[in-house]
Amino acid sequence: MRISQLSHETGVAVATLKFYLREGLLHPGQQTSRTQAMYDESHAERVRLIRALSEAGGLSLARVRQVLDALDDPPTSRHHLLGAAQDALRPEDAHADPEWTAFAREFVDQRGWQIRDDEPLVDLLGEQLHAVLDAGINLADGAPLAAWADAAESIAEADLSTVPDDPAAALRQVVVGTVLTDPVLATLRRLAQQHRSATLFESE
Amino acid sequence: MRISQLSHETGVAVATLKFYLREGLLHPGQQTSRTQAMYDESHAERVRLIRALSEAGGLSLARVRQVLDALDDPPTSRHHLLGAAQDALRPEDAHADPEWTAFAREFVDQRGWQIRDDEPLVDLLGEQLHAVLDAGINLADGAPLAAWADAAESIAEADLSTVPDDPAAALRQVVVGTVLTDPVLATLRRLAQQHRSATLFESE
DNA sequence: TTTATTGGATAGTGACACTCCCCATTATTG
DNA sequence: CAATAATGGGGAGTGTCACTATCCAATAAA
Repeated sequence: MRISQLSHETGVAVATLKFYLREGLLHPGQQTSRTQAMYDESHAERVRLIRALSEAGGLSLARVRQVLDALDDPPTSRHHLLGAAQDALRPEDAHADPEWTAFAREFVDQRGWQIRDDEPLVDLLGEQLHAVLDAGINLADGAPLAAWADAAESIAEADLSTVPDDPAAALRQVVVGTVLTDPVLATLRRLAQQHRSATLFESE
Repeated sequence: MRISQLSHETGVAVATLKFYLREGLLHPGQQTSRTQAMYDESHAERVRLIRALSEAGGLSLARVRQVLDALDDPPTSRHHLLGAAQDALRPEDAHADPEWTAFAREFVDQRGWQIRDDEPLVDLLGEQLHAVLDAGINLADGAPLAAWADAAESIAEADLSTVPDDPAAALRQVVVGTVLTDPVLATLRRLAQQHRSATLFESE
């Protein structure tokens, strides 16, 4: 198909497709002459993926590029899956405060989670908990944190239980799934809050 | 304290504080003369809240303003808490597709969640699920969705179990807590995935 | 009295994700 | 075969966002 057709199929403006081509987010079509190229289903799929990651997943195009690159270079076994997946989504490490990193590390260890020593997600968790406490939210008794971690464990279990055998497909599912379903979880949380609140505070 | 002191206390540049004042995110200080005003702890707290919501919570300043306005006008009972809290965080409703809204509604109803008929979060959920399925993620057997909802319920329970009696404090905790802990949950999810993956795919 | 700081206002910055326009070349259509 | 349309390539422009810089006259502090 030609670019206008690709635009039609995906609902993305031709100018934007050209932009994606220029930026290397979309692989070039097959040239049929100096001013013409053909695109196929792989292009349409890629465009839909770009839009899903950036719109629904809220990723910047720079991050989308990272994810795409990672997906193009899948691991050889599912054992290396998470490494590859999380490389793709790795946070750019900010100014990690050692004190809070240590706090997060201790929590993770106490949970019995086997996490690499230099895992940047631990720094990130430290920063995030710092922000939460700084904003005056009480986590003192640790109960909510433990409840969240329990919930995270069951979610992770569900995430991994349906992973396909093929490493490339597995990678795609984990990466894209995680990005796109984080917002779903946030929404479910709010809905569940509403439901609980209705029964809990009915009397007031 | 004067503005430079406020800047020092919060780590936010004077120019930025002036910007927040202009934008109405920060309430004016007490004028002591035509070119001087005094700020107090309430200003420092507000500034920290703005930074927490926008940096850690990823909210735009427009959204921060909404949240702040809502916090300044707390409900009278905890029964109206969630309404007020979620008004503050209400998504701007996009182009809701009725088909997907219905799908989301059906899921919510089947769960036995009591959610208002016109709740925009249901539209949002529909859109998000649409995006997930469009991206080729398989939810067909419904298992992951059910697992997420279970997790969301326990999280919501933890969220609401520690809510203070005072409506203003309760509102603050629910709103700020939700905004700031969504990213924490996402991080915990990734860490839990890593832990699970280590044991699950060890042999490969 | 000199120097620094303040509130107030206007304008400028850099990142981001497009969007517009131009051109010389093909393709397509009548 | 001629007129019209579409294409690839590329530069420049747009609008939004969250600041940041600069200027000013008016205090405040040393």
